[in-house]
Amino acid sequence: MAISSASLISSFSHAETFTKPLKIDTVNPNPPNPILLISKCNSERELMQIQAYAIKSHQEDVSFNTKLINFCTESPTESSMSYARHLFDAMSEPDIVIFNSIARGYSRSTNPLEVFNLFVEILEDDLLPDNYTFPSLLKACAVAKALEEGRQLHCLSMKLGVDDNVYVCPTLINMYTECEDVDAARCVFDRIVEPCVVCYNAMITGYARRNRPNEALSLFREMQGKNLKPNEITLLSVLSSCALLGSLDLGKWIHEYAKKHGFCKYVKVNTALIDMFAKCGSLDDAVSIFENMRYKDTQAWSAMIVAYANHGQAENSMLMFERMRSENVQPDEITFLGLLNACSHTGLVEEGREYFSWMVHEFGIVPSIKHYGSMVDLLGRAGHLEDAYEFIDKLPISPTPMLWRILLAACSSHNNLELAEKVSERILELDDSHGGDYVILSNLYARNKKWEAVDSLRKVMKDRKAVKVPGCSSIEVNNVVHEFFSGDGVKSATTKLHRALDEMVKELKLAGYVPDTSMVVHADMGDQEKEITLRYHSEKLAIAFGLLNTPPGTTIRVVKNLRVCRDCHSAAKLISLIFGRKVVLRDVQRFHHFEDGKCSCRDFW
DNA sequence: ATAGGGTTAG
Repeated sequence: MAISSASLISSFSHAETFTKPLKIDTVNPNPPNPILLISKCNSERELMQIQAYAIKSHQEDVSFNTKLINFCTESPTESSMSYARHLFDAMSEPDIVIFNSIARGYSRSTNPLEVFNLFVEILEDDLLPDNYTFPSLLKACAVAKALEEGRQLHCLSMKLGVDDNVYVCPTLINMYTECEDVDAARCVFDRIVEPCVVCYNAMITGYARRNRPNEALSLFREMQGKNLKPNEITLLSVLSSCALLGSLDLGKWIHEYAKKHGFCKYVKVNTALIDMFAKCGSLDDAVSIFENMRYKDTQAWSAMIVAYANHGQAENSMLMFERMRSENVQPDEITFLGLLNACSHTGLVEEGREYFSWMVHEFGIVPSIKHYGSMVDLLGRAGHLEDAYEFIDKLPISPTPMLWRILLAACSSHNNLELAEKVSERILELDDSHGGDYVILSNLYARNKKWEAVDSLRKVMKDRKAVKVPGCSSIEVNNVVHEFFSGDGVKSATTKLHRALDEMVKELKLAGYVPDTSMVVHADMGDQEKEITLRYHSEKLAIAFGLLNTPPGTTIRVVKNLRVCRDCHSAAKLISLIFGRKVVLRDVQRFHHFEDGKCSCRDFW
């Protein structure tokens, strides 16, 4: 069928911006085949020329259009997809194979959900979806986090009996986990009679990405029990689970496994190893993996930059960036996120500003909300609180509660109650369900002895049913990860661990430790009570557990789910001195290395 | 034509 050139041009939104014409040798006695020309095509304008040429030379037919559609959907842009769609609409007898090609394009485009308009049309035309239709559509739901559409597709796939197909099954699992319904994903997984490696991988990855590393690891063990061979993709997710848990022993074991089974040739596996070692507190191992890589891509460099940033070694992050540039590896948005974090963790305000401007102007990277967040942190933490406030106010996007939250944390560490109140108002306008916000403000009131304000804020918090995530610290001893929650044992401290903790605090006090009870919020508590609350903070419990259960001299590695508390930070410094132990504490945003009474963060955090 | 490393929020 013929397509008018007017409709062709209008299908490309930027058609007029292409100027360089393609040379097609039409005088040749054997004119080139339009299908072969497509593969040499570099721009949309050239594509249009080829199309016009095909029409003119009467060589356009169904197979030509199919090729053209496949070409358009290969690396989808808004206009190439709209052109593909146009070609599809013009077909007198479109089949499901061509639809699948378009659906695949949509699933990788910026507006994946648009595929559903076309999907509804083909269903009305009684075109039957097949095994290959569902993965694309489900992928679109996963990208767009469209759980409802995903569920409907799941039902439809069951009706058509393709839900247990090897291609459909993993994408169903992936769709549910990406849409944050991990339990639905698990239901799909559990219904599979004999799950293959890909299904295991989909489920393990889902758990890892949704921050459920224990379940990911338990599936990994189950898989090995069944004699299913993990592949490099399994290892990526398992390593990322080790990183989440801070489980260095298991991570080392996986490293050995990878070496033994030849998985270390994969760049991605090495990058995951760097990330795992860094997040488990062993920066040296991360560096050694990195330096032994023959080929390092953007992600590998970024992983190392982020690793140094999280360990408070901004100089090394910046050095890595220089090396990366000298080896002509292109940085991306995460590389810069790492650099900005490196600067904010060490108070390098000017350097941070420079990287930000460099990123935008030299590399054309559009700042994301995370870059803005890092800038707010950079300014706020360095004490430029008003600048940070102004920075948020002037953003081209409307600020999220998270941006204000970062500033609130900075107000808290600089004890600026006035601005903290102003910022809290901005947060609560947007989201009043986040318990942590009330706690920070109320701690500030407590520090400034405004007890009525503490009480009334606590009451508001209770009325709104805002819940604070409890502090939790974990430590791995002999391959077992032990978790401690803040306040464990406050009411009845009877175990060996609590006695050890009491002993520990006694020795700390002899060395000059004074419990900092100023931020313990309960106004009605006596000093003694406040001190006990503080003593049973999760990080102290975990460290005491480490002292008790590991040989003298061993490094104690603790992972905390929130930011480390001020009192625990000063206690940890003394512990490293008195007990002659290195303590590596990973908190929600960075590492603290305690040694000989000092911390690697130089008390800037 | 299925699963995918570095970010994920103070």
